Amino acid sequence: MSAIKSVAVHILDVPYHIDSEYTYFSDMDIHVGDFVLVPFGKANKTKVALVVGVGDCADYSALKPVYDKAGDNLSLSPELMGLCEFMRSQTFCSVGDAVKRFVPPSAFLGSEETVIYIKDPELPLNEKAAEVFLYVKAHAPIKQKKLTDAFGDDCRAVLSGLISEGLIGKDARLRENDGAHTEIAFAKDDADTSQLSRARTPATYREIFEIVAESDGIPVKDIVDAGYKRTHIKALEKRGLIEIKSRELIRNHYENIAADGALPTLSGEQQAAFDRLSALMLDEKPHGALLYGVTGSGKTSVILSLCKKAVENKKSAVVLVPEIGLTWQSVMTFAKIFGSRLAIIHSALSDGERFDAYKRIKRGDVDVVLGTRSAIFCPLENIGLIVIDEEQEHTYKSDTTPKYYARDIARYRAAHSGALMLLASATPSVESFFKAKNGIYELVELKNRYGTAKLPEVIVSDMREAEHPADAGYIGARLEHELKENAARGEQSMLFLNRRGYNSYVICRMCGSVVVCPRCSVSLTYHKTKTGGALVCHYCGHREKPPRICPSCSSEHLSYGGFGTQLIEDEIAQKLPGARTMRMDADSTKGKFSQDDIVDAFSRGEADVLVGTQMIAKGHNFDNVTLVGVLDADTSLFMDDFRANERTFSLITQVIGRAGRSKLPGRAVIQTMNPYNETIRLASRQDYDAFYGDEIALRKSLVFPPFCDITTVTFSSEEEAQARNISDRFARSLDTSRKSEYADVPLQIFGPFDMPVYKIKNKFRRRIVIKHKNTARYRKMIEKLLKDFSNRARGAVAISVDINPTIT
DNA sequence: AGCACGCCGACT
DNA sequence: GTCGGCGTGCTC
Repeated sequence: MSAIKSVAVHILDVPYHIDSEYTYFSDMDIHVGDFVLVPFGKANKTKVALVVGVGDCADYSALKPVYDKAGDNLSLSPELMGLCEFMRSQTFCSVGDAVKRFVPPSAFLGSEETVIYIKDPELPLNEKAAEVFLYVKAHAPIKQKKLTDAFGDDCRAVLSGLISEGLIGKDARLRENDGAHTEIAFAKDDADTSQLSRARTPATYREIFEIVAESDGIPVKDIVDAGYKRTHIKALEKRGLIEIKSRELIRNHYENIAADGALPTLSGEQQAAFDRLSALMLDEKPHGALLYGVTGSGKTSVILSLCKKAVENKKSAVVLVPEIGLTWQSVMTFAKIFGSRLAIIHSALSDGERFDAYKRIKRGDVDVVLGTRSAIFCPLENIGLIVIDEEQEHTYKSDTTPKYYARDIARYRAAHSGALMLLASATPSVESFFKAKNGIYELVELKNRYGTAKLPEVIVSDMREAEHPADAGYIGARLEHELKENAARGEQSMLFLNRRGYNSYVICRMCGSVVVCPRCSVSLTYHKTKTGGALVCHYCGHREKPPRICPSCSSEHLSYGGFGTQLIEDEIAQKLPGARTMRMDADSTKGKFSQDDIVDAFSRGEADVLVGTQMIAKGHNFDNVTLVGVLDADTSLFMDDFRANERTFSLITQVIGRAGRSKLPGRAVIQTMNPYNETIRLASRQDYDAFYGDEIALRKSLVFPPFCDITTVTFSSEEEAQARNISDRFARSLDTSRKSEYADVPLQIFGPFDMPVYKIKNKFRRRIVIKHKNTARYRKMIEKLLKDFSNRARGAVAISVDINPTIT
């Protein structure tokens, strides 16, 4: 038996304030980064834990033992261990929450608890206890479930009695997932085929054997699918003609795609960008770069070429795209070049598919990973390039715990592998462009649209009352005119409106009250449905029948106001009779691939006008679209958020970029109530540099990121008084800290105040906002307060801390 | 989170 | 007199 060691672990699946190092003992061969199974708490519940330290141990009498150790193939590399700690300290999550990003959930199938014999009793036991004890002694180690089967559930008390007397003990084995398997049939080399020609042998036997013999191993399922009976196949195995082996099944939807696609030819400008980035990528030192290129300048071609270059130099690459950008088109572009050495990771993968991708990457069968935010955690080794496409998109920030920023994780991993982190965008975030301007990122520009495509002509259409009477609908005269021209020419149009549904609210003309959600403090949206219509809450999903009378004053005078994508569909039908319309929003794309279906149908020309939300603005290229309309450019402009301008600019730019992707010239009509607004004017001219100049000056004078960091501390509870109480006390404690122990940490506290949407799903929400510098000292202070309060709040109030949230 | 210990109201 | 309410504290 090898020496006893002490093993320091973090238990997974424990709440934040409980998460600290716990020490166990073991004689197994255990290393940092391994997963182990340990007993935890008064009830010694079996838990999975991550090993963070191993040391000598003189006295282990006060420690509990490690039950079991997971296979080495699951262990975390030193890089990922470091990343784990990085995430814990940056996002205030438990180690377990961080670990769950690295290891797919299906890797651990839970544990199997057993009872073991330790020693005989010195004093006689009572009848029942003696019976159970002798049974355990005879069968040890025995599964706990078998004991309860034999003696009934009430033997648990007897068991825990025997355990506390030290006569028997608990143990557990970790059940690991070895993945899906499939049966493959092989013909035996020494098969005695004469059996098959014997009398009364079914013809199907000969046929099955033929199929198997001709194949180089064929899945049993395929033979069954071809119409043969499973029992017949088994019979052949019994007779020693064929052999059935279980083989690991790894699903890879792209393995049969020939990796014979040619890399796109680069223009002079693209080639120059590629050369600079490639040099940064291959010099073995970490770098950050910003590829800033107007829409249609061919950023993807440069990215593809860089990935290829990385692979040629025995390095791997990760390419992150926003959820909405991971389309069939983009996947195929990569698959045609990297074939079976490509892995795709996104949120719609099943647990099994996710696990398969994980295993392929871990085994080194993958060179390039293309995926959404979570793909940044893939166990890829020797990373040379990490690309974040459409870098400014807020989907790169996780909105659930751990609230990590993919860009920060990318920076950490790039630093560890000496890789290049490449941010790409036509409208970079102000923070990233600031870093590029200040030499923290290498700035690489693409100034020209690729090929013959030109930026569209942009028309700002004034929608104020004087220009456009309210009863004339939501599509203005100018846009209507352009739509008609386009229809006459047989060219396609796209209308963008970031609001789904038909009407955005129902108001009572007598008392002025708006119909609100019973569980949230927001108005309900009217949706047209096959069954007549429904009022829907966009926050919690609540649905109800539209009321006949006002819920608060019972008057019958209800009006429907505000417009969404559904209403626009109707308005097009009215203004352009005969035009074929399609709608793409969260409601029309509920099915798994319906987004791709709509995109395909529209590219085939099955509609003249596509109306949609965000999702039509991003990624998709439609060659025949020559007109885009932005129906309400103002919505995103007046949100209570310092990034409102930035988001408006980016959105308008992206929408405009959809027009005129090919030889035909494009036009864009932007409808607004604020035609002289600076952001709208600059966006319509596609002048990012001027916009950035204005915005950075504003941020500097008002002290907003990148000139400071912002933390939000959010409190939510079904008990309104509790949310108030805890948030007030937190603010007071924070104030005390910064005046005493943490007097060296400069910060400014705002609030607590009720959140703009005060109630969601019956939970009342309060918030504190802190302006500060994101230092280790600052985070230490917040961590301490958070541990203290999450212990005190006891789950009655959920507290969530977010440093630099994307939406404030 | 879960479970144990501990101190006050309505039951055999 | 006890059974059980959930307030408070701990988890190697």
